[in-house]
Parts: sequence; C-alpha cells; structure tokens
Amino acid sequence: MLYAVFMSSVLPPFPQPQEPFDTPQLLEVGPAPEEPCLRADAARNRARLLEAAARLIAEHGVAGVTMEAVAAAAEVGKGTVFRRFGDRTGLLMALLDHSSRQLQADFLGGPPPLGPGAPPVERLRAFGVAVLYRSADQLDLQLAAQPEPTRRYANPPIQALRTHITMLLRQVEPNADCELLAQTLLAYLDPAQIHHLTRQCGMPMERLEAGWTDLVDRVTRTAPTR
Amino acid sequence: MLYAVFMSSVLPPFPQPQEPFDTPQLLEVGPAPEEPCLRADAARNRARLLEAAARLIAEHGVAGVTMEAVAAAAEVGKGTVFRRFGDRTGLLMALLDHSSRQLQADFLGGPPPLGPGAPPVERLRAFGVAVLYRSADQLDLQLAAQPEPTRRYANPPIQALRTHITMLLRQVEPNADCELLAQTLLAYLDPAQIHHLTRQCGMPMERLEAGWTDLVDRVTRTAPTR
DNA sequence: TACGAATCCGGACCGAAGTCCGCTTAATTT
DNA sequence: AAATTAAGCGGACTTCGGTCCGGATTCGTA
Repeated sequence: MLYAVFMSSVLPPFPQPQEPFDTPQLLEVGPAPEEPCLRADAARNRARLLEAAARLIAEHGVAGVTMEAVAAAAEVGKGTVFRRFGDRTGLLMALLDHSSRQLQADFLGGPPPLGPGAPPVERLRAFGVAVLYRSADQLDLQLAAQPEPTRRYANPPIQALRTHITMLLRQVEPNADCELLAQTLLAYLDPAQIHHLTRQCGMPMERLEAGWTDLVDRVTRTAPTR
Repeated sequence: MLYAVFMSSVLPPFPQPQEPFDTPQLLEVGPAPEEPCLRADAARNRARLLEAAARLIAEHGVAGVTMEAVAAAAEVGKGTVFRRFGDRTGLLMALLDHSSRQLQADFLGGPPPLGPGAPPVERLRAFGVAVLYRSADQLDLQLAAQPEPTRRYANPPIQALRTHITMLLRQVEPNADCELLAQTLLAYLDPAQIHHLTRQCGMPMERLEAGWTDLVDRVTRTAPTR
C-alpha cells in the first residue's frame, strides 16, 4: 500500500499557531488548495521526507518511522522534519492526507449514496461503511497517527467528518442536539475502537458494518433497516 | 482533591504478563480484593510512591508527574516505580483506582437508580451521569492516564464499565448487538471527548448530561424522556 | 537462629521526541 | 547584479520513558 506522498498540504509551519479550536468554518472548498507556497528547498525536502517515511513504513512498519530515521533517509537534518510537520503525529497525518482528501471529496461531491443525491440516512449509512473500511486497511498508520487525547478531536480531517455527519443528521432530526449525536456516531468509527473490536475481540468487519447501520437507525429513530 | 492513595491494588507486577485480552471474566466480586501480597518493603514503597505522585499532582499538576520525580519524591529508585506500576499510565491508573472501585461498587451494589432495583433504562441514565461527573473532576488525571490507542479499551476498569452497560442493554434490547451498542455508549463518556466538548467547545455539563439521556433513549428505542 | 531462594532495589544506561540557535540560502527589492 | 531579509537548515542538546542487572532484603524453612 502506498501512501500518496507527492502532493499534500497540511500542517502549521513551525511556531505552530495553535489553531483556533473547532470553529467549523470549513465546508467551503473542502481542503485549502495550497498553503502559502513553500520555498523551493523546503518543498523539495518536504517531498523527500514524505517519501522517506513511506519507504520506512513499507520496510519496517510504522514503528520504524523514527523522526531521526526519516531525517536520515531523506538526507536532511532532524530539525527540518520537526519544522515541517510539527511532530511525529503531524508527519503521520500528512501521510494520511491524500486518502483523507479523497474521502472528503467523495462524500462532498462524489456519486450517491455517499455523495449528494441520496436521502440523508442512506448517505449516513454509506459514510460509515466508507470510513470503516478506509480505517480498516491503514489501521496501523491510523493508530499511530492518533494524537494525544487532548488533540484527538481537534484536527481538520476529523472536524470535516464531524461537520458532515452533523449536517446529515440535521436533515433528519432537526430538533435534536446534532453536534452531540454526530460526536457519538463518529466515535463508533474511531480507529482505536475498530482496532479493539476487530483485532482484540476478533469481530469480523461485517459485524461492525451491521452495527453501524443499526446504530444509525437508532440514533435517527428510523425503523430498523433489515 | 485527593486521590485515594493508601489502599488500592492493581497492575501486573513486572514482566507484565500481557493479560489475555478482553475476556470479561469479572463481575464476580467486582475487584480482586488483594493481590498476591507484596513483600513488606515493596508494599511500603508502593504506598510511598502513590503518596508522592498525589503530592506532585497537587503541586505541579499532572504534567509534574515524571517517573523520576515520583521516584525521587518517594526516595526510591526509578526502577522501583516501573517494577511496581509497569509504566506511567499504570501509575496514573493506580491513582484513579480508588474512585474507580467506588463507582463500580455503586453501580453493582449501591442504591437505585444507579444500583440494582431500578429499571434498566433508568440505571443506564444514572450510570452515564455518574461517569460523566466523575470524569469531569479528575479530568486532567483521566486524560493523562489514557493509555496509547492500542490499549485504550483493554484495561480492567473500562471493561467493567462496558460489561455493566452491556448487561443493562441486554435487559432492554435482548435482540440487538449489545456489545457494539455498549461500546458506543461508553464512547460517549470517554474523558477525551468530555474534555473536547467542555473545554474546547465550551459546552456546559448540563448539555452533555441531556445528550446522554437522549442518546440512551435513542439507542434503546425508548420514547423521548423529556 | 541460620540459611537459601525468591523477590525486590536502585541507578546507570539507552533510544526517541522535541528544542535551540548560529549559519546558509532562496526570494525580493533597488 | 548587489543588497536585504525572511525562511529554512542541521545537528548538538535536553528531557523523559523505559530497560537491565549486580547487589541487597525479606521470608519461609530447618
């Protein structure tokens, strides 16, 4: 599996501007198209670093992705890695960026039932399944890319997902506290939880999938699908 | 706030026997009463360490709880800390142990609506509220005690909570996949999520509480409480 | 009380994340 | 083209979690 290395654009430069939390201002164009345009050498190094990281993963698994190892493999100083990606989590999230955008594009503008056109509840069902399977492969990377608890819910990709769920919910249950319900639904799709259920409890994906459908039905007070 | 330092008994001694995952064998007496009885010096040091850790938290916050600092404050070698608690997470969980057992005792054998006697749905509601507020104070500690993603759902206190929810759910929705629903409900009570909603999004606890009630209603397909 | 073995102790040691700061280099301006 | 300056670079350094192992303690047994 390759991790879409060559184009992606995330992450605060360096002093890490401590982004204003959780204002769901997005939903405009999906992702910002291009950051303030890196200097030539910076851009080159960024690409090298992502490529190096992907190679390291392929060879030694996520555990092999040490900041120093990446720096070395990219023939770059350690400081450069941190400047560009902030921290290890940032680097790993950058590796996931491509698939993240892909998913976002799919549910924002792709064909139904994931994209617009299908009724909200069906979009919700499709959404969960999509996220579920996306997390299922990439699981190791997703787990490793999980930031410390305090930032877990405060990063752009997650917020995009939550915003989308919220929007769909509002169309079905306009009088409910859709933010909270969305949070709950999103939690069901948490990589750590998927990991626990599939790898530690041995549940098959089909069961998780059915569980999602059922959960959506209950949360939206829809009659059971079956 | 003090952290119940003097009695508690958790955590694998040292070689960390990698406990068999997730077999919900508990529910027998709640917690195991006493571990294989530590050697005198070990027990003494254990108490000292917990006391020292609590003191450090009181003085410098959770961030001040460095394994070395704790060791020093307890006038003990660093290795001793790790031998006793396995890792930092283990130490912090030990600090939470008392309140953990308290809660467990309350819902296993306390007075209704938390304890047995009330109808299941009401017990569920009470349970959520209890957990919610317990996590709300202690939040910092709870967050810091959160293990890395791979172990997040695989520790005794969490499993006890999940088992309990599952049992209650089964009484209400015997034909549903109660394990998965329980997991979902439990996720709503996750400290990281509470932190995000209250401190980062600024929601008041009352809203979270209402959200829980509503969620329970929906998940159990009960008519809205209001 | 003496002894042996299991348990425990402690601190030196290691690896990796993250910081710092003087130097270099690419873009911009004149 | 030279000068200016903001951005980037790199690697030494710090900090902290976690490991290791020779030596000390405790406790059951004789």
